[in-house]
Amino acid sequence: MDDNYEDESLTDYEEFQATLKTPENQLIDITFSNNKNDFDLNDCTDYREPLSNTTADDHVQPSDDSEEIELDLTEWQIIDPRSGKNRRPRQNEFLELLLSNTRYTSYICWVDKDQGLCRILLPNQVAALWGKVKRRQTNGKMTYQTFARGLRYHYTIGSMMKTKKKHTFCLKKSPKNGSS
DNA sequence: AACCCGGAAGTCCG
DNA sequence: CCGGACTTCCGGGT
Repeated sequence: MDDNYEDESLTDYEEFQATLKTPENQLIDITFSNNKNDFDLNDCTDYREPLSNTTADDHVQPSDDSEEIELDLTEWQIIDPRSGKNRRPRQNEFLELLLSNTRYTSYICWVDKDQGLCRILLPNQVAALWGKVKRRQTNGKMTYQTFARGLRYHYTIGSMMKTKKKHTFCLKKSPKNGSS
């Protein structure tokens, strides 16, 4: 069955012709002979290597997801109930401020607002932001580890409650509507 | 491995 | 100088 197939294909490849376009829209004539591998790039005088060096990487991808939000320190002040003076937030106050700030909806969200339950969506960004906002300045950079340890301190002083859930914390109800 | 937990000691700042 | 609020380090648990 395959006997005459070979002969047929041979004749098919004879003198096959094609017209190609270069990137400059120049026309090139190409002729295939019997030999399938006869096509020669040297016939295309205008052939060039594709340019690859210039536009390798022009913009740096943010390795961490999400774009940066510009810091506005006026958003991070609270009026001390005791002294009436302005000051930087404590860590639990920072969380409340963060939750109520519509610019940071990608950072944190309520799980159950009535319970004070919230979940941090971008732990590293939140920690870094705390590092900039906090009153007490230190040398090291604020990591989520350190940030979370600070939050745990609030369990013992009673301003927050444990959750055991990943990136999830519970704020004590703010002193709003407790009257009846 | 990435979290969570809390003890212990150190630091900043009002 | 004191003390509150973390910060830093860490060993242990899930």
